[in-house]
Amino acid sequence: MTYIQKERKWQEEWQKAKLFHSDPDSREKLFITVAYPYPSGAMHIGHGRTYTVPDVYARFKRMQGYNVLFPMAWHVTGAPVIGIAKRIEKQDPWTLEIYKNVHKVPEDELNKFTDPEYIVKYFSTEYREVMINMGYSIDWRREFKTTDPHYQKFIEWQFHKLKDKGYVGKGKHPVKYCPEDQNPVGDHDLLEGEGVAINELTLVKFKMGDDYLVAATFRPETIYGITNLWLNPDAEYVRINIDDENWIISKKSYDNLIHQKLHAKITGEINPRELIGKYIQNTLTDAEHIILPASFVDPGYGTGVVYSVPGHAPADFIALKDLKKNSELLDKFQLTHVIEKLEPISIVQLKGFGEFPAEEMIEKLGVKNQNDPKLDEATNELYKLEHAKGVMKNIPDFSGLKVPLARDEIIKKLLDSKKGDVIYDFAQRPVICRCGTECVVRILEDQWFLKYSDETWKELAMDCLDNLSIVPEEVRANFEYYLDWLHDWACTRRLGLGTRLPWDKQWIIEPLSDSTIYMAYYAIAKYMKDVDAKALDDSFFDDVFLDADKYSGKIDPDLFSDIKNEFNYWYPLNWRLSAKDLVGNHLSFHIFHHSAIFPREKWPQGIVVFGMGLLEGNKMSSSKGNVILLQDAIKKYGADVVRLFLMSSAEPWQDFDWRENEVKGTKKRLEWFSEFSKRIEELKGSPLSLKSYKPVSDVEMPINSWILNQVNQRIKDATEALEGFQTRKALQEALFLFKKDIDYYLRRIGDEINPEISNVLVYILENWIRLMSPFVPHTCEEIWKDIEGEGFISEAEWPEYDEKLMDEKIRKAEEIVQGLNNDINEIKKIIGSKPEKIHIYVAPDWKWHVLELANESSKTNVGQIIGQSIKNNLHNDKKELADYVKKIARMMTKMKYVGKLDEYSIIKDSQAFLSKEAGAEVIVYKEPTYDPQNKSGNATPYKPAIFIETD
RNA sequence: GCAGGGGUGCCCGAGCUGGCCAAAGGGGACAGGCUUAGGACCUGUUGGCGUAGGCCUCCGUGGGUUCAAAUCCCAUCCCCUGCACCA
Repeated sequence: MTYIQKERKWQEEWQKAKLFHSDPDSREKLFITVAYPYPSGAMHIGHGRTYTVPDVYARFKRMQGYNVLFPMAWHVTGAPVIGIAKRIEKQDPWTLEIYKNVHKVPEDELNKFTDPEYIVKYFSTEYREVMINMGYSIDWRREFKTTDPHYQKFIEWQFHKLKDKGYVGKGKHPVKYCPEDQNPVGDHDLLEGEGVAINELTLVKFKMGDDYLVAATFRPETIYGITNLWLNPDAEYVRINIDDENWIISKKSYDNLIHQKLHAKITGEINPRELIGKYIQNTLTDAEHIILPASFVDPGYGTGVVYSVPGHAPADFIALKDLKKNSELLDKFQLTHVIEKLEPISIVQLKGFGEFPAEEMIEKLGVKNQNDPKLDEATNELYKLEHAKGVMKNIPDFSGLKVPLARDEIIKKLLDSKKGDVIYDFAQRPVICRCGTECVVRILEDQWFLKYSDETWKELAMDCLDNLSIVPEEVRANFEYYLDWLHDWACTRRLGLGTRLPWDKQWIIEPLSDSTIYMAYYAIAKYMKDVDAKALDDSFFDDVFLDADKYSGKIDPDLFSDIKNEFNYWYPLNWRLSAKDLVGNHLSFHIFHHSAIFPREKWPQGIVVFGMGLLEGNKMSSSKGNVILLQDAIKKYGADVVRLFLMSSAEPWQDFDWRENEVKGTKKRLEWFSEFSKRIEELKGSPLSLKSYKPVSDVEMPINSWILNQVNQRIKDATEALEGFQTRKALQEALFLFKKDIDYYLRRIGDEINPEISNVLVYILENWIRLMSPFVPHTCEEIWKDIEGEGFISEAEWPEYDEKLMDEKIRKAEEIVQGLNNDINEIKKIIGSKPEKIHIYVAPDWKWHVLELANESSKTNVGQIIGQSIKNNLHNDKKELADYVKKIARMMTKMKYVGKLDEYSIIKDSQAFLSKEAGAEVIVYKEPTYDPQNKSGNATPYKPAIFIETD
């Protein structure tokens, strides 16, 4: 059988035995969930890590005796698959390429992908298959998808609850929008302009006859410093009608504005050249300002109309300067006389600058003219400075106010008096949709919000966070930051799969908002196939989840009470696992919604955050084709190798890097492990069976004591690591270091085999399989069966370390042997000739006594130790004593004193080993009866002296 | 910009409640053993020097605290991630 077939066999065995069906019983429960996947593509090794971590933890806890629930479902809510289906229908080459070659969808299946429902069905089926092939211990009876009618009832209930508590509100909201698709777009829908922010601009209306010339600005407070208006004489302008007013703006800006002012209509064209030289009236000051030409005005940004504040805006200053020099243009528009009178007006006091900061900024950066690229830098710099430190001056109501404050006041004044308005625009252009269309900012009216800004709600969420375990603890600060920062979240969409907002059916609840407390739904999901969705009214959920508002529907009372008990058994959720980029939304929402809906004792108890996946050092990304599909990895290496690699190469919250070479190394390591039992059989010369094995308590041989010490230490450390989700550390202990110990042990016992050793070997194997079982369950089942273990290893007990088998002295004793071995090696290398005999001298008793003395005194005081040694008559040769004390004074800080050891016996016992390693006869002396080069004096406790005799 | 995390030997990475740290483990490279050979496996080496187990240098950079610093403090440079309506 190939390894794949073996793995399949065990997966089937587990299923047959219903090993992972978890139902309430008398054991302590453990409920762990991981973010359910959005099945819009194939599962790659990055997903593999995400789902393997909870599986390993679930298996570990199961072996510890917990009743563990690890469920799975499909998050099919949302718009992306709709976009995908459309693009497939349009035969978009990029999309087809990705789905054919990255997600490896067969041609005949791909044809059906014009139906979004089919896409999620296809991939969720595939996901389930891959998850089973990975050996995940999921209770599949609880599987559901978020568009199931039962789940939708649950979501409706949830939103009713939130609305009742006043946490749902209504308002307007600007979004990135694709006019072609007629739908809001997220960053992942963009070809260009990812991460571009939406800025709010203030519109200021300047009266000119029956029309308004409408300028857009980030800095409405500078309205008092206006000297003129700018139009681009080479751009097209139009007159539009909007709410009984006539506005003049650029034609290009109208295309954007129409998405925010839905009733605006073009009523005529305007030639900007005809406006130049005319006057408008300042909205707030009633002053008259002339309209002037400027090439820097971008007709596509804002409204294409700009008011000029040369005192505080570098662009305006330099444009005015340019114009004054441009006699040709001035003649053309007959402006020569008026322009001479235009001088900047100072209205913001800025520390470190004089009257006109704009002028200084231009000089500082050496901006040459209005088309100089450095102009942007000057503008941004001054904008930031004046915003942060500027104070208004020389103007009526606002002098002395800080700039941001004045800005808010002036915006309010403009809006209240209808002399201004608000418009949104992108911070950068262009923003282009995947369909190729340039996006705009659109205002969504009647948008529903979840009011995360609500103070009471925030406090509840913070409270919930305070009582939450977070792995790793460092991201707690992140959570605090996000919970505080989150404001109102638009929770409904026009488009996409999902649940309709129960009280306003034109809206669909947005995917991040319908996936916040669904973990509770797992508890009841397994009953839903016997229940008509229509029977699930709000009273049902109120009764099941909140023990309130008694259920009045048609479900059989016994069944109902089972459902309710089941929920109360599993909840609260012990662990929630999710990727780290979801800290700011999904995981925070998870906290918010639980704290809003459930009583305190049902609040979540722990969160684990994942890192990202790299592929040979590069970021993994399906859309860039830089992924390895999980099913391909399984085919190539087997599920256990994939699991083992994913769990051992990085801790869950760190980024892991899939490197083919290291994966191969992992494979070899696993093979070594799975063949270990055969090696033991060979050593023993008889088949292994756990049935004939006697538990180890006392052993005679020191090396056996040592390996028992090591095994128990590894068990202890691996267990502690797993408790904290440190899969990498756990595997360092349970696999790599464990193997190192075994390698050494086997070398150390040489060819010797006796009943004690063979029993110890079985002990090692038995514990090792148990430790490795959560990580490589298939391999372990296979070995477990071979050695006649009872039942499944997946159900076997997790090993517990035995304090009695652990002893520092045992370890130290072996360290002496290892140290000798290393030192002999090193000396051999230095002297460069073959040793004949190796003489080893142990430290005399008096050295132990002095060391003990030194160890007892808190600080290493050389003089004091010598004095005490003399006083206690420890040694007669004072010079030797003093030298020795100086030596150990240095040593003391570098070693741990564990008490006196019988070095002679220790070395005697390892004599054969040392001799074999060194390739020379080894002689141990209690007393230096033969010591031609006086090496014995070098002996210190834990470090016997060596004399190598050559020739 | 704001917030969070990080810079360790050829590479990845542990260590970072100060002292068994020239620094775990893996990968790679080199040497030896085994083998007909290769592979696999095992052992050793992989900062420098050294004919005796030692010494010197070293954990982004500069300074400081301390008997003692990769580990603590200050400054500085660089890198990564998130900042929303999207799963």
